[in-house]
Amino acid sequence: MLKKKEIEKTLELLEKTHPTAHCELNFRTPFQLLVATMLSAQSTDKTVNKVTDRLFEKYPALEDFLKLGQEELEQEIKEIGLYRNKAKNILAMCSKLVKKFNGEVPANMEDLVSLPGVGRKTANVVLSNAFGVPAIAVDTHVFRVSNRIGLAEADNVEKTEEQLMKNIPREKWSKAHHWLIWHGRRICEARKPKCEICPLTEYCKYYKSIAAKGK
DNA sequence: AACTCGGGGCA
DNA sequence: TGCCCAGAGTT
Repeated sequence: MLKKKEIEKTLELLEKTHPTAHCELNFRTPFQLLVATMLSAQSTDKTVNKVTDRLFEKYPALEDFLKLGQEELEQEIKEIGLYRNKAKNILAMCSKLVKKFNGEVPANMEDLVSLPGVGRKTANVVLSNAFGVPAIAVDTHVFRVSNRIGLAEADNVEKTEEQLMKNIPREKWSKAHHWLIWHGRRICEARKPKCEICPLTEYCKYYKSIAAKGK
């Protein structure tokens, strides 16, 4: 794990590298972001946006989703993989929003993860991007990148989230979350990381391990 | 901890 | 054509 000074420098470099990093899902309300994030699991935001642009045009809000049947929603989101599970979870989530939360998307972790199909990752995305609550959603990119570059040193998502919150100043959580995702998608890719254009190699253990192997 | 869901984008 | 994708629930 990086030392305090190295962490500060790393965060600076990440910001400089991805100054415009932001949530790339299209949404207008917390409810829409919740649905879009649920759809984004194991899928690409490009595909999700194509579907949600059309979906939210026809069904913009919770009350509209309540009229949707399982098969009907499945057809609407069929271009996205895992569509049966997702349709089922979204409808169950909508039902619970009405029954338990007065039709409003809750703005806290505990209530969000009580919703069907909503885990910590999805909850953090909604808290951060829809409610302005400082949060770090540890998805595959955040996990991979933060552990590679030494912002975390953990073998699971929970520890990674814990360490990131400790290592990153609270006011930077939401931005850092997007820096790490953008870095993971554009430079620190899973299979073929572009270390030759990465500005973080100075402290990066992963880079050093690759360099040591001569590749 | 391993398994399942899954069509579309992209090399 | 084959591999991978802003995860979560179940076993």
